[in-house]
Amino acid sequence: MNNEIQKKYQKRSELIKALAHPTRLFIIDFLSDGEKCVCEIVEQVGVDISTISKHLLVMKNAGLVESEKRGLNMFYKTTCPCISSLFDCLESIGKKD
Amino acid sequence: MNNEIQKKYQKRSELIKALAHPTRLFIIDFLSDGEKCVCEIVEQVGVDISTISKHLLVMKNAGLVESEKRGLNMFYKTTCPCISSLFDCLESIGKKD
DNA sequence: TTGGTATTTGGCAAATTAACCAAGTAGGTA
DNA sequence: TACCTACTTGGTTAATTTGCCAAATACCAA
Repeated sequence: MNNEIQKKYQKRSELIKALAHPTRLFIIDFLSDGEKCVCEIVEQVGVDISTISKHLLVMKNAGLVESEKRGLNMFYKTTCPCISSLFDCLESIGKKD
Repeated sequence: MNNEIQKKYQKRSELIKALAHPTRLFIIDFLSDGEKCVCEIVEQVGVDISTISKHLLVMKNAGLVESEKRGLNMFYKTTCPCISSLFDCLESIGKKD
């Protein structure tokens, strides 16, 4: 793999890595019906808020979610509606077991 | 997240993790025009054959590729044609930067 | 200003992942 | 059999990821 090609797949893998965690996948699904604040996510997932905050940062850096602060709350929403169709593909692979 | 939900996203993330490496993504693309033996992949990627073999094992365990031995060679091919459309989705997210 | 709630950041320990080398296995050929 | 090629597996080390706690920051209200 030359440098150019390497860079292409590096970038692609960074995006995929940002999805590659059960909690982050859950959050993506949870955000699919509209924006949520961090505390709502924490309530659903049930881990430390600092852990959720870091997962959200990973996804934000990858461009998977966006955030907006209103008052005390930080609201997160997904950036890409195509993500759910991506999961449909993944499910179809998974079903082969 | 209850146990049931946890399990669902766990499984989904295992599949995604199996994709989440530049070398593995390259291999998936390389296999898209037909099966290849391990040495052909090694030649393209340029890392140790044992490293490639382990990447292929990861993808095989996840159900992303299948293998068949013929003579001295082990041939690998992808199991899911929908993977390339998945990448189209990912590219469209990536372009937002 | 003082205090309270929501979130992020820093730091650390445990777990996971990745790359290489060396050794083992499988199949083909002399 | 003995040897060669193709691949896999074991083992080690380095790097990355994850989760928690504690501390810092941001905003709001009394």
